[in-house]
Amino acid sequence: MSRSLTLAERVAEAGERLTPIERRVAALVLEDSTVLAFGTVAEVAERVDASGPTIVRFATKLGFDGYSALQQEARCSLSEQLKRPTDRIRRRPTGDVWQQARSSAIDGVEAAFDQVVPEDIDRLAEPLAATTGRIWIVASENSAAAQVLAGGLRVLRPGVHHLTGSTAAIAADLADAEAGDVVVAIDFFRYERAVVRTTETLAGLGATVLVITDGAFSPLTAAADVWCAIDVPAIGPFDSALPAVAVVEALVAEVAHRLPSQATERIDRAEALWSTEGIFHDD
Amino acid sequence: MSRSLTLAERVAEAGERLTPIERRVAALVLEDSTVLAFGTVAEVAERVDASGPTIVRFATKLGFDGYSALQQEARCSLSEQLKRPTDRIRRRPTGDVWQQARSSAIDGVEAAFDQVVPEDIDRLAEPLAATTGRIWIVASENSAAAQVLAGGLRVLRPGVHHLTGSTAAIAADLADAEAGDVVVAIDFFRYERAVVRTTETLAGLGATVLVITDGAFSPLTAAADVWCAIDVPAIGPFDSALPAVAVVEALVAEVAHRLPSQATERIDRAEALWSTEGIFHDD
DNA sequence: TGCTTTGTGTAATAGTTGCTTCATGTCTCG
DNA sequence: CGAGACATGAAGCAACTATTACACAAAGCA
Repeated sequence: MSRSLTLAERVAEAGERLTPIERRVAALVLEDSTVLAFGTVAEVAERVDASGPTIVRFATKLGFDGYSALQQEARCSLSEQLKRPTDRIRRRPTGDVWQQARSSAIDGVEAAFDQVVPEDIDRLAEPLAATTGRIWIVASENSAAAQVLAGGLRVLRPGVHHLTGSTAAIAADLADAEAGDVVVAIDFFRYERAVVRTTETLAGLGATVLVITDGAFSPLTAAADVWCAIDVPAIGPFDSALPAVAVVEALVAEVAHRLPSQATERIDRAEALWSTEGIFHDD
Repeated sequence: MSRSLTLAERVAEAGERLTPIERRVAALVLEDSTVLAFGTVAEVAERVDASGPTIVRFATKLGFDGYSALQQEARCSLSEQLKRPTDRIRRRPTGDVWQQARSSAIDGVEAAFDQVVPEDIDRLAEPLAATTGRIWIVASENSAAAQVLAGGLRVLRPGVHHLTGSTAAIAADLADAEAGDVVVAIDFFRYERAVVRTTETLAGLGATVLVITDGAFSPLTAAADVWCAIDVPAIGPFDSALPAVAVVEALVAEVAHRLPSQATERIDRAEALWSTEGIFHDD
């Protein structure tokens, strides 16, 4: 490899071999790179409540000759960082794709928060928090927003069904639907027939229909009790899921805000279950 | 006077009273402020071909107590210079749930695009575009980013496998894995054991491992050939998937950029299939 | 020429520096 | 319970630090 490793990479490489105190050192120097560039061994040691030798050992464990070598590396990378901002503008050709993706993403999210006003979120969140029936989430198969919504609501309350996969399976699920249920339909241009039909079916059963789509011409709005529209920008050749995910996350936060006790209780129980099941990497 | 003078101002103020050698010192430190921040008296002295005391006298003539005071001033101004572009990320959101969600979302996406530089995307996109083997996407069950990545890559090229669901099903899928394949692992704090294990297994089979996670301490980085870190902000009681989705969408765009002919061809064929199958709402 | 004044370097000093060695404590595993 | 591996801090050391005091040299002025 031509270029030398960055500090974060060296920390990652040392990985498991780092002791608890050394991890504190790593966390400190990754958060604030100036402490290494400017500080002495004694100063770093005091910041993490350790002794000098611990800092030196940390440096050698990262592959440096000693603290001095580590410090010089930190100073070099800091100098680089100072020079960067100017030539960051005129970058390599791939930077075009990158810059375009960056501005599309940020603009798209900002636009979404401009289009969907707090009143919209209120009207969407209210049925989701209040209903005692089931919640059906209808969207195209790989809708990231639907997944975020389903995952979030499932933690907050029971009875959340994410309709996905084959139409046959959807039909079977739908057998349980009844009036008083709430439907959240999420779909955008080239509206999928299955999403539209399922939403219409559930509307016909008397469910409250909430719709997140991309404009008044969407076939979903016809069946909607409450709907909101967000523009979908392109990132490269694809539609961006970002604005929809942003709105859905805000919606989930609002629903959680309306179900404070119930939500925290459920979260705690889920957390306890996950821990005993050993879901996570650290005990 | 509220703020202390900058170095240039102090040099100007000292003005005529500076001796010839001291002027050389002034010229050097104004041209490259890092020599003061990082260097010792002896180093600065050598750079201008003078002796130590001359440097110290220069510092006192500028109004400092000694070289140490001058150096601290240089370090402070350098720190300021470093913080400026990024400190807007750290501002604490205030206000209601909606405003908090809004600023968390936008700040999180911006921060993600600051943390993951174009070089990172290059290194991640290259194997995804170049490999002739399979692509395995490993993430927790409801990772929106993984879904976006899988959905995007599946359109661009064949052999994309999104590992999700029960561990038994994963194990069955893994039977096909071999050296030359590419793994993309996406997971964040409270790293799921299944994700870590699956990634390690695939790494052991000789696959190239790309990792998107939240820092050098992630257990995923140990097995990674290439990794990038993004911070995960909270939206309400949940972690936000937004930054990860943003990065993944940019990554997909970059891969598409590298596979122009192959990608458009596949997209056209898929489009034709969807139409004949009547997937979409309008004929 | 003498006598300051000014600019500079040399030498000495007290304090720090990073680093090594060694001893203490704290786990783990048989 | 005890043996070993391990993480950590205390003490000490050689090298270096900034700073000071002093010596020397050149220039200005009488």
